[in-house]
Amino acid sequence: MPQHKNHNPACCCRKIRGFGRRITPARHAVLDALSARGEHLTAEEVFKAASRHYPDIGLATIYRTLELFTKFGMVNKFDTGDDKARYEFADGPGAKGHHHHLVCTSCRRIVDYNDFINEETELLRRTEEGLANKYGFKINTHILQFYGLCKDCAK
Amino acid sequence: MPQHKNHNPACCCRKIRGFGRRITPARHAVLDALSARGEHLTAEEVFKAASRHYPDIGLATIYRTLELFTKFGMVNKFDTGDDKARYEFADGPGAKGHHHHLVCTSCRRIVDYNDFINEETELLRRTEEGLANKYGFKINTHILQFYGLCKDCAK
DNA sequence: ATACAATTGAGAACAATTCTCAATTATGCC
DNA sequence: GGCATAATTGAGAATTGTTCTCAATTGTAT
Ligand SMILES: [Zn+2]
Ligand SMILES: [Zn+2]
Ligand SMILES: [Zn+2]
Ligand SMILES: [Zn+2]
Repeated sequence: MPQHKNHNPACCCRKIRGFGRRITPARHAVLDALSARGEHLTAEEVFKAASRHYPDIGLATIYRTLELFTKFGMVNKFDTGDDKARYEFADGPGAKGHHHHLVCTSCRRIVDYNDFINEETELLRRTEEGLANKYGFKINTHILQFYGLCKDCAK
Repeated sequence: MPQHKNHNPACCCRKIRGFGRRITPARHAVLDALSARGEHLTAEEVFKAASRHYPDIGLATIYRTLELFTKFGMVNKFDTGDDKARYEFADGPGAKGHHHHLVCTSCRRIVDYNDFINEETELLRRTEEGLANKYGFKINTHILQFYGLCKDCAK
């Protein structure tokens, strides 16, 4: 039976149900793992975290669940240049709202920043509009990331 | 012996030599493949293109060479959400200069755009500066991409 | 409680990329 | 031009992250 550890069960469950899907312990475990720390976890890391509370969970289920939640907009999937996908909680209480990332290419530390976000958002909105018109695209998302070395890694 | 097909051999060769590396037919073939079309090729596509002029080339060499050129800043490596890396000629005659991408998530068409680039560049520069100060990062690059559906794929 | 479809875990399969290693080759020096 | 030497290569094996397959289990509507 579900444990409702860290995420808001009412909200998440309602959403899952809303898409005609079932509530299962595996899905709770994944939501808990992601919402617990608000970090940017790889599938493997979600697997380890979820296994702690629900030892029978399988890695394939982790991937399937993350894919499902991403499709529902409950989770953001992104990439930071190594070749593992990362996931973060995107929606509901505990989520961080739209933001961009600052990534250390050495230790893979990821900083969520909100500085300049208003200015950025405004420019991106205008750019999006202009590109949509000029190139006939229906634009859905964007990704903006800065790469560099964090203080520790810069020596 | 090198064929100097499409890229500027003087420029590229000087650069490779400058890093203490050797000029080889395989490296020429990769440069030719990339500079020929100015497109955003996967390793497999570079392999096919390079094989046409130099049939003995191996896929491992393609990967090694692309990695090397990326390290030298002669090539940009990036990702568009499927899980193949893409490469484009970044430097020397025929290169396109710094730009951002508009990506169709259905057919993977990639548009290089330069519209708004000045405004973008200016904001990104300021953001970079602010982030570097606030979070103690030494920032090297950024990536900005818009994702959506191109005219054809939007039906 | 029952029936049915959705979901699951385990492991096999897959695809992109990297590694290993012996054979080849570009380069600097004579 | 040859020679020596270390860099580079091709082929295939190995690795890694992710997806697929399938029989067994489980959530949900009735
Ligand atoms: Zn770091
Ligand atoms: Zn984040
Ligand atoms: Zn398209
Ligand atoms: Zn481009």
